[in-house]
Amino acid sequence: MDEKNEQKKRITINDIARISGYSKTAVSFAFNDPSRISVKACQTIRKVAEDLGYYPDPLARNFSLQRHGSIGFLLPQDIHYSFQNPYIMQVVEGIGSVCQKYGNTLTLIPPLNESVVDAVRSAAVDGLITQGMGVEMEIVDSIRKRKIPFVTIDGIPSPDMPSVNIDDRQAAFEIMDLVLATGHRSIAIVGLSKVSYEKNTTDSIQNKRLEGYLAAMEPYGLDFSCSGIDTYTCECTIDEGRQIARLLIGSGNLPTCVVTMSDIVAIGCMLEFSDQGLRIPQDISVVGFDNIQEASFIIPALTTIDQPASEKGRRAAEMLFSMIKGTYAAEKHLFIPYRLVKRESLGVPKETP
Amino acid sequence: MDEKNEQKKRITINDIARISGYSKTAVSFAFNDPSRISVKACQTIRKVAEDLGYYPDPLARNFSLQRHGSIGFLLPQDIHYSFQNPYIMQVVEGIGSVCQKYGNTLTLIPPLNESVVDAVRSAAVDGLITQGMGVEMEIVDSIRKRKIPFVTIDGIPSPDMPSVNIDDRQAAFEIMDLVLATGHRSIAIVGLSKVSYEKNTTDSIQNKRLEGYLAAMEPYGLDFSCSGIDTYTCECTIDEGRQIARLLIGSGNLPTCVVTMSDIVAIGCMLEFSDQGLRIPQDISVVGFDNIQEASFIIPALTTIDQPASEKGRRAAEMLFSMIKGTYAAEKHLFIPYRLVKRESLGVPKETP
DNA sequence: CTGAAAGCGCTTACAG
DNA sequence: CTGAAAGCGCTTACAG
Repeated sequence: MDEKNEQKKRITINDIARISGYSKTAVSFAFNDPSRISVKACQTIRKVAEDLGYYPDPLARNFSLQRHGSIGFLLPQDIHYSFQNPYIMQVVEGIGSVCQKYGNTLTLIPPLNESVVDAVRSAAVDGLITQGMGVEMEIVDSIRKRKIPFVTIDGIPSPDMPSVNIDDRQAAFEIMDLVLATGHRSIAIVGLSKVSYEKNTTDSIQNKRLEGYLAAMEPYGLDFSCSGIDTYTCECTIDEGRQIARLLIGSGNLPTCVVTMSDIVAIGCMLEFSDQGLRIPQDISVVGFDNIQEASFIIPALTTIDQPASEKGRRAAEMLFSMIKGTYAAEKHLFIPYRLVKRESLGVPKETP
Repeated sequence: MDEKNEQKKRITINDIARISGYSKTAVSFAFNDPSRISVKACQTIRKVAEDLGYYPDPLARNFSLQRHGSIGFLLPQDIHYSFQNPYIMQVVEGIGSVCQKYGNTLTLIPPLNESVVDAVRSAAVDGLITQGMGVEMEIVDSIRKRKIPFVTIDGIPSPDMPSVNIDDRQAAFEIMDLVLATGHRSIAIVGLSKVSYEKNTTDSIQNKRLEGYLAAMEPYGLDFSCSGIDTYTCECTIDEGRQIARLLIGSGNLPTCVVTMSDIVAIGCMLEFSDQGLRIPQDISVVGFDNIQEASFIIPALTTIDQPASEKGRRAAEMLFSMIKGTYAAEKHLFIPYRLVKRESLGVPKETP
C-alpha cells in the first residue's frame, strides 16, 4: 500500500530497545542522560542506534517534553517589506542571538492578512515576539488564548503585555525640534504604514512620534493643520520612499525638509531627490529615524535618531525566555536609550518663509 | 471559582468533548473539517470551546499529523554576521515568501559551532535549506540521517543534493575579465570566509569563483602566484571590509583594484578608502559580487555581479516543498542567470605597470 | 542500574 | 452523522 522504497518504516525507540535488548527507558537515557544507565548499556544502545541510523524524533520528543524549542517573531509587514527594512533585520538579529544562546531556533511567522490569527494559534513556538502591537488588536486575544508568553517591541506598553521601547515621543520631539531650530517651517512628515494585519489601530508608536513632533512644533506656533505641514505614510522601503519624493516634487509645493519615521524611507527620498537634480541639503533637507548602517554611508550622511535595534531584540528575547522559564520577575516595560545623530542631510533652508 | 481553569490544567479536546456531550472525533472535526458533522454539533462544540478558550494544541496536532509546518534555514555564518549581509537576507526573504504561500513558517537555525549537528537533528522542521554546503561536510550526513529533504543554495551541486546556484565560475570570469580589460594588473582578491561550522571544506563556490578569476587571468599571463596578485578572506560585513582596506593601505603596496566576492565587503573597502582620502576609482577601483541594494546608491556606484538572491531563495523553497510533498520530479540542480553590472567604482588605473 | 507503564493531546480509518 | 479506539514516538516518575 505504501511505496516503501528502502526504509519501509521509520526506526523508532522501540526498534532500538528490541534489538539492543534494553528497555525504551534505557534507550531514552542513552541519549538524554547517560549517567542514569551503565556504560555498557549506553555503548550497546548507541551502537545499535548508530547502525540503524536512529535518532529520537524531534516531533515526538517535543511533544513529550511539552515544548517546541523555538520562539516566534511575528513579522510586522509582509515578508517582502519586512526584509527590506534593515531596522527590522537588526531586531531579528538581536532576537536570534538570544535564541542561539539558549539553544532555541527562531521561527519567523509571515503575517498573512487572512490567516495571521491562525498562524499565531498554530505556530510551533513557546513564546512570541511581536513588533508594533497594541492591546486593542485582535491578535492579542489570539495570543492570550494560546496562553504562551509574549513580548512586544515598539508596541504600546500595556498591563499584561511586556514591552521594549525607546521613548518615541521624546525622540521625535528632539529631531523635530532640531529641524525647526535649523529654520524649517515647511515640512513633509512621512509616517509608518500600519501593522499589516490590523486595520483599525488607533494607538501606535506612530502616534507617539506624532505627539512628539507636535510638541516640538507648538512653540513655533505650528501644528498638523498648518499650511506647509503635510503628512504622508508609506511602507518602509526605498521604493516607496522614492515615490513619496516624486509625489512631493510633483505637487509643485516642495517642503524645505522631509521628516521621516524610517531611515530606509529617508534614503529612498534622498535618492529620488538626487536623481531629479535636487541637492541635499541645499535644496531640500531629509531626516530619518533608526540609524541603520546605510544612514552613515549615504552621501550626504543622514541626520536621524539612533535606535538600539539589536538590543531591542535581545532584551525582548531575554524577557521572553525568562517568562517561558517562569523565572521572570523584573520590570515589564523596558525603555532603552536612543540618541539624536546630527549629520549632513539636514541643512539651513534656502529661504525661510 | 474553578481553580483548575486558572492554570492548573490546560483545556484539552477531552474537556470539550465531555462538556459538549460529543466525542473527541466530533470536536476534532469541528475545527478541521466541519462538513463531517452536523451544523448543530459544530456550533455547540465551537461555543463550548470558545467559552473555555480552547484551541487544539499545535504540539499535539503536529505530532499526530507527523509534520511541523515549518522549514528550516541553516544560517551559513554566526547570526550576527548573517544578518549583516543583505544578500543572505534577500535569500531568506525569498524562502520566506514561499513559506508564506504554503502556510508554513520559516525556522532560522543558528549555526552554533559545537552543536550545529544537534541543532539540525532536533530542529522542528520538515525540510532544510542550507547555504554554501558541500557533500563532503559532516552536516550532510546529519541531515541525511534525519531523512528530511534538503536543498542547498550556493553549494556544490552533487548527486542526491539538490541545489540552486548561478554559474559562479563564469560570473567570476566575466568580472575579472572586465577588471583586467580595464587595465588592472595589481589586484587584491577578497574571498568569502568558510561556512562557520565546517573547518575542512575544499569545495565551495569560493573555489568556483577563484577558478573563474584564474581563467580570466590566464590570457594576461597572470595567476595567483604572481606578484601584485594577492588573496584575502574575511566575514561578509562592512567592518571586515574596512579592515581589509586598512590592511591594504598599511601594506604600502596598494593594488589598483580590489576584487571582492561580496558587495558588503566591497562597500566596507570603499568607505575605508574614502575615509583615508583615496578617491574611487581614480586612486583605487573596487568591484563586488551580489548586487545588493546598497551597491546602486553608494557613491560611486559599485560594479558587480547581479545575483537573483530572492529568486534563489524562492526556487530553493519551491523545490523543497515539492520534495516534502513527494511530488518532486524536476531538475535537481538549478542554475539561475546572473548579470554583470558595470558602474562607476571600476575605472582605468592611474599607471599600468 | 533497569524496565513497565502512564502519560503528552491530537487525528482519522473504521464501524455503526 | 457519530464515536470508540488505535495510533503518532517520545520522556520520566515510580517500583524493583
